[in-house]
Amino acid sequence: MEEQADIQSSHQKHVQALGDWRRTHSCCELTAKDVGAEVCLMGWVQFRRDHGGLIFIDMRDRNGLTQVVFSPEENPEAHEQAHILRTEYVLAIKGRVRNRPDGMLNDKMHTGEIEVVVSDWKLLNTSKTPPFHIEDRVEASENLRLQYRYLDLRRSRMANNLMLRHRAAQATRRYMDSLDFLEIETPFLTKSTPEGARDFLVPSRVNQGQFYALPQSPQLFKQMSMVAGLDRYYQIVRCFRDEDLRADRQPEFTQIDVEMSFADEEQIIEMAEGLIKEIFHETLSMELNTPFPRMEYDEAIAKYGVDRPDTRFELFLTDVTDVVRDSDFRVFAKAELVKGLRVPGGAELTRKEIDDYTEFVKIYGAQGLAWIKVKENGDWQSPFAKFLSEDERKGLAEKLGMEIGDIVFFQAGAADMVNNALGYLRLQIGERFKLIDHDAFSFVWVVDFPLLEWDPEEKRYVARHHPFTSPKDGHMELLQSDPANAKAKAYDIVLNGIEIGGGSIRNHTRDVQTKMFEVLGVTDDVAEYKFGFLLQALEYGAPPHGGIAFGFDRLVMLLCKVDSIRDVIAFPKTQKATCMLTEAPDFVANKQLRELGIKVRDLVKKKEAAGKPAGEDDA
RNA sequence: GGAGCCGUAGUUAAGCUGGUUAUAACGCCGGCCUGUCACGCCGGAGGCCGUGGGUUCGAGUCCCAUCGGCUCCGCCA
Repeated sequence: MEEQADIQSSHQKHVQALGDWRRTHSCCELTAKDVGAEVCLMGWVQFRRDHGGLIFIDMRDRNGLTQVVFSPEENPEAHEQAHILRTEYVLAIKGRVRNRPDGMLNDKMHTGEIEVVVSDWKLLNTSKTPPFHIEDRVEASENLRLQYRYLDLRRSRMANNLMLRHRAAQATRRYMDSLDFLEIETPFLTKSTPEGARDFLVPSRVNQGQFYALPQSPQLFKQMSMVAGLDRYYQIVRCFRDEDLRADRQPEFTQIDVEMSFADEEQIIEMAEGLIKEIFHETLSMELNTPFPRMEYDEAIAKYGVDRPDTRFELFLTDVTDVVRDSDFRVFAKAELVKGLRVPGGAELTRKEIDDYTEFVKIYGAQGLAWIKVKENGDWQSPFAKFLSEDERKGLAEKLGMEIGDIVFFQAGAADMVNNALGYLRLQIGERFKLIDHDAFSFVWVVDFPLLEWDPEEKRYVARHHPFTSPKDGHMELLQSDPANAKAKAYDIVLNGIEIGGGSIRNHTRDVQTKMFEVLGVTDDVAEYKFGFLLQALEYGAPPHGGIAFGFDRLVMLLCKVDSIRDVIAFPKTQKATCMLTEAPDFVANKQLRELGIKVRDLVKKKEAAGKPAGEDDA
């Protein structure tokens, strides 16, 4: 290591200023038509192939690679100097574009027909040997990648992801502008309305003891923009939620947030489809067919078990509760819901695989996993079928359409658990039997969501979407008589089983909004305290309005065909919500806390435990 | 709050039922090389086996704790 540091620092003295040198091309654009041109390139050393006599350097910038050649015949001094070049050194070269010799073309490279023979060059900076190779095929641990994110982002895969993300954002702006939407910025320092996710709080220095909240979404502001008559609003905006992280969830994430006045669900869905079409055209040169199919929420739950169905493959859940209602098999008979998942050809699954699936469904609260295999001779193999009557067997076979070579998995119990467990098992089976086309983009709108959801902890109904969502026409009355069956003017757009957006038509009259709060058990006082500003706005001629928000990170993740939104976010957080580059969050000096009127218990001890220097003012 | 997987040269990994000096590839350093393209050939350096404790004559390996990364449940639209 010391040797390496020495060699790098000894090379440092060769570093030159940029001077009046200017780039003429990126490292990915020269082709045969440029032969003969005098060019100036700048970039990093990707590979060095030093033959002693000839030196080949692949120069890299964010766009790609160009081979440059240092030859003693072209400029002996420049060639001699070039022996110092190492991986990730930064250089500028001037030279002439020429064809590569016959048989020396590299068809793996975009610039593989040509090379640049160097007449003059400058070392712009040296580099330590990077902790991992800046190359797509070298898989560094994510730990290390996040620690050296600035190196990770040099890799073409990551640079390409971010460039695609940029193009998706630009396509969005162009499209929204073409439809007369205004890009309006809403505040980041706003009021905490603890409904839904946990807020990030920001202490106020000017108003000690009081806190701003970072917005979970600009929901209230975009609605008030509609009251303001701004008519059509959009924003590509950061949102914040202080909840635990997942591969597709970061504490700060980006939404394409849209709201429009005088519009119903159809207009918003049409606008949204146009946007998605435009983004796919711009980023993947793909022409999508619209309109996208729609599915009622109830159907999604019935057939897929989840409200974000992966419609890339056909494999459905079947409700068999009625068939086994009076069965001697108690587990089935007493269950709220019994469902089967028939897997054609599934009888080939081994005992080990079935055991693994049994473990898998336990994650979702299942006690076990019942199954029936249909053998070659038509007999059933099953640990539990002996408890079933002849009628029940016949009923199951018929309802599920069981055929030779199938396996059927069953789940019985509370409805949510059954749907969840079999819904996720369905995805596992889809992978196992290669039913999923990983190149497909399968969209579906899930519509007619329930307006409310029973919260067993709070023992009251809560808004499924948010409390400003409008009931479907004619469902207003159900709020009192049958709240569980009231449907909302809400819609989610699902792509390959991932929710990429959702929205609703809002309540635009004070009357309806008030009734909504009544059903939710929100008293007038509380409603006034939390949302008074919105309720008041509704009293001043609010137009009918609604909107939608897309999870931009998730959308780009799917466009890039990666499994984590961290791969499409330049500087993401770890699962513990820390930044490995800057080591945020971190302790702050007591002086800062005093200014805010905040005291943290055992601050000095905590700092010491974390190995942080206690500040001078901590004594 | 909970479950699981992972942590060994710079990197990616191997290291079996505990047993001499911890392997390999790539990278790095030195030398040679005028058509390579992940150049090649010869030589070399490089390790607190995440950290702390325990069991043992003996621990990379077994046990406990702890830190960090990832996946998931809860949570979150």
